[in-house]
Amino acid sequence: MGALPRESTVDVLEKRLREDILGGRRPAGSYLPPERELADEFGVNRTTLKHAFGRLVQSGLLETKHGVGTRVRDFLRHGGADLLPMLVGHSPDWIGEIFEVRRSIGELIAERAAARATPAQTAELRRLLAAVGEAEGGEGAQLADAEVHRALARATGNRVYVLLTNTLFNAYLPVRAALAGPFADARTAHDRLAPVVAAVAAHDEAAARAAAGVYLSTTERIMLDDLARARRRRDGVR
Amino acid sequence: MGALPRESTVDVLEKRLREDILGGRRPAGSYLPPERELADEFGVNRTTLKHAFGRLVQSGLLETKHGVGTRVRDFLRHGGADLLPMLVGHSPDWIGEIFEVRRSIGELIAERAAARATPAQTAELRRLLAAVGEAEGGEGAQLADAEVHRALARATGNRVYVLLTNTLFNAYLPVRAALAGPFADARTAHDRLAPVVAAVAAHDEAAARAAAGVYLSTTERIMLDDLARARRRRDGVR
DNA sequence: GTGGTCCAGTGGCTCAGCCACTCAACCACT
DNA sequence: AGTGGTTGAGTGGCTGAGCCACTGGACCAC
Repeated sequence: MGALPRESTVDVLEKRLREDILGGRRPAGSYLPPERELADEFGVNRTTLKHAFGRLVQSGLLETKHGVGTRVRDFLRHGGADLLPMLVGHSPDWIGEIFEVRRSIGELIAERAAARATPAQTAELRRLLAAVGEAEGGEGAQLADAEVHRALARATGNRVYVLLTNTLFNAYLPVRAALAGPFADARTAHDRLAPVVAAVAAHDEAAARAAAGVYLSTTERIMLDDLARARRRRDGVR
Repeated sequence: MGALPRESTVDVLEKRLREDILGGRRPAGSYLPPERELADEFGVNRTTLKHAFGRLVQSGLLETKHGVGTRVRDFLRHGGADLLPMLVGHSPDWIGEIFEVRRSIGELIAERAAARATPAQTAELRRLLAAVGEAEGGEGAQLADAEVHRALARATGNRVYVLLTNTLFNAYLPVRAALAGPFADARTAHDRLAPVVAAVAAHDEAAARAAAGVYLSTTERIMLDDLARARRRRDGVR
């Protein structure tokens, strides 16, 4: 894989500010100190701080007004789904809620894909499914699995589902390694996913929805168990 | 309302670059000119350009690598649902696809809300619904309507639905004024939405899903008609 | 070939400073 | 008193110049 990107100053700064906000140490509605002052506190240049501010503004966590100041926003009120990755990293409560939505939307996507997939798309689905079974190692199977889900989203013919799928995948990113359980054995992963692809290829909407439901709840259970185990282990060490 | 925010240099720059990318003038995979050069082209400072870059990177439209350059990414591959507002502004095709997803997810939310809403939440829903009927003017009814949908999302007990609702609302923002049709008469808007709230309050999941489906497809039809009419009018003038 | 070194080109970050905007206090006039 | 204009301190927006850190290809010594 390679290409591990170092963390830049702005990355660190952004993370720090974000933690302060999500952790409630900078309550919604309150004003941050002036940029000059805050930059001094963090020991960075004002320009650098502004780059971090820019990102948080775009995320919907901050709001700056020229001549007035920078205020913390209520992210549950204004924030979009792109906040999920940082929320997952900040508090584990979110992952369960994401799973529930993933399941509902996954069923929806499978149903729509069954209704509308073109022959070329079903062929691609079969090809990508086969790649899951032949993947090397758990990480390979996990990535191959993700490709199948992307293709399913494309097969709905609705690009919004593609973007939603991206958003949900991004949400898993911070904990991806901990969620590799369902993909430990490539063959098993393949067999679990196969019914979904088969039902979509057969244009059987109800079966596709049902198969997706089974697939998602099965993998979900394994992942949540893994997370719970990891948490127990970590707490035991403490 | 007030508070019209002027467009800053960075805003303009971001918009310009985004249009170039979404319009295909900067194809995915291609490298942008070096920052120093591009800043000269636009007649802005390199720091300012970097602020615009920062936003586009966060959106998933660009990717910068230290020592190498800045490359355009394939947003359908990497972009999240937060791209929707800019996509709607760029091409009208998206709005139909968004409507379809809004309808499916809206049904889902109504069903879940019916299953899980607390007494306090149903009371709030009734209060917000009443506010729709009493709103002044189309814009007021539209905003009040949005508040009901936010409350429905909260009533699912799953905060991811809240964020998804925000994302979809944000997607409408660029064309909000053109979609005020269903809310021209506050009383009608109220009566159309009432069955959804009633079914949720009665904890009748199936009825809530059905009522939401009716509500969403009705308002959707009105909005799409309005858009088509506006387009015809505009094209007629041309 | 193989490995190491160098260097031009790129983005990351800093610095000092001016500009533009907001708001509240104040003042002048009615 | 009330109204409306002015001012100034404080804030974020933006600039220009410059150094640092990283990458990758060209080149060289072996």
